[in-house]
Amino acid sequence: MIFRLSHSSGIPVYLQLMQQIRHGVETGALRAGEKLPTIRKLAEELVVNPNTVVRAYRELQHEGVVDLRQGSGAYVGQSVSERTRVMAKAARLVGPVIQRLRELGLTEEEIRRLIENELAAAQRDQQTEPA
Amino acid sequence: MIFRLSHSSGIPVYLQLMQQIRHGVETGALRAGEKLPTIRKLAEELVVNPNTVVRAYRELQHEGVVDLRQGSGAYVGQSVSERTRVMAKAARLVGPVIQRLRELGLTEEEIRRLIENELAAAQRDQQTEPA
DNA sequence: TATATTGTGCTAGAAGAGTAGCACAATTAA
DNA sequence: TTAATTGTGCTACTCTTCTAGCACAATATA
Repeated sequence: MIFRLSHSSGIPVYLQLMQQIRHGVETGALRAGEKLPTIRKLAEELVVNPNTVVRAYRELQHEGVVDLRQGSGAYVGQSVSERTRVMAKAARLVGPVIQRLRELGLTEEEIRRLIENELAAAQRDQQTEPA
Repeated sequence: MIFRLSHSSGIPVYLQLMQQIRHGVETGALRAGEKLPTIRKLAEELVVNPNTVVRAYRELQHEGVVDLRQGSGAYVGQSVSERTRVMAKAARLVGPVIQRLRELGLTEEEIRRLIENELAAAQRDQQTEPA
């Protein structure tokens, strides 16, 4: 897997790393148990401080996406394989809707807001109308 | 319109204000031309610095959602009425999908990432395969 | 016109996020 | 066992973001 950092986007490096690894996992490009680059190796390759890579790996570890083994290295978590299938299904569900929203003239920001509103609304429904 | 601030959410006050005003506009609760609270009035009501309200109003002005008139006050922009209809339609489109995603077991964060991935993918398609 | 009310603009301080630096501990492999 | 490699943990610096403070300019209204 190849990592590409945008230094001008303003998005923190550790977040960019997390996104790319998660995306790799959710598309199947990274498979469960597969070895990830060493913290120092990746830091050297991307010309950032090892701690920046650590932060990305660590947070992904908390999500169960990455498995860190001291003295050994970083690996893709075992629990991701079924998640990959679910996410692929979800992507097929969402893709056309996004395209339709674009056709309606919504900008990316408007789409994001719309999602946030719907997420909040759904949560309200869950709280006020428990099945 | 009533504004509610969460001081513990960590979300900046000016962003919370922007979200609520936009949401009001997109749901039709705030109509084009309607007068919004004065900067100082709203600041006093929410117990924040007027500049915090200014920031929210100003950014919304740049988006065309708010119309600021010196010496007069703040008003809902004229361009929002047609937007409201489009957004309502979009919401009807998105709502069921969000619910389906939740049924699939996706968390809010996973849904947000999925959207981001699809937005990025759609953008790539637009660039590489222009109609 | 006069006065109050409104938005405008600039400066600064406080807090938080992000990254870097460096030493330590566990594992691996020879 | 020993040396190299790996993740771990702590501290500190820097930069950005967010909010506050205060004076100014334009408008409304009597």
